[in-house]
Amino acid sequence: MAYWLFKSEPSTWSWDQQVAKGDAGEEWDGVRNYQARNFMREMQIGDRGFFYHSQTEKAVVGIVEVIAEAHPDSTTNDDRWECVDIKAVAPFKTPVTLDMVKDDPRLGEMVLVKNSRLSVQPVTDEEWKIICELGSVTR
DNA sequence: GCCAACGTTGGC
DNA sequence: GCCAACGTTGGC
Repeated sequence: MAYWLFKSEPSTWSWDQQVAKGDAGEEWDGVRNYQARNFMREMQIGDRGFFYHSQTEKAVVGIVEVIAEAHPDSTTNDDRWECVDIKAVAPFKTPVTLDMVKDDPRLGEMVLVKNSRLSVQPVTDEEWKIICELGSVTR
């Protein structure tokens, strides 16, 4: 199983909205970046991801699961763009802020730190474990 | 609100 | 195929 990170501005699509969708989940649409799209194409059902709030909050706030593999993005007719569906699995007891990530030398290589603009990112097993510990969530 | 970083576009 | 110009993102 692979791990990922999904980034969203809470004013556009927030963790609370994701939770409200329940097990039905929702498309992770609107991605218009090839790198991000390519990562979504690699995703498989059952993969897990962090849900990250950018801008105001700058913190990982929850865990999501991939429930549908890449398919055309329904928000555009441009067939270059695809997206997966995800559902909320568990919230973080303690949101893991960007500052916390930056302060932990073990997380210095995270894409979140190295390429903060990429909206869908891979996360290593080790990074996953550390951030879950920081956020007091069991995997 | 500003600005740096980065991706995309389009002219050549 | 290169590169300058432009737009967008996200941290501060």
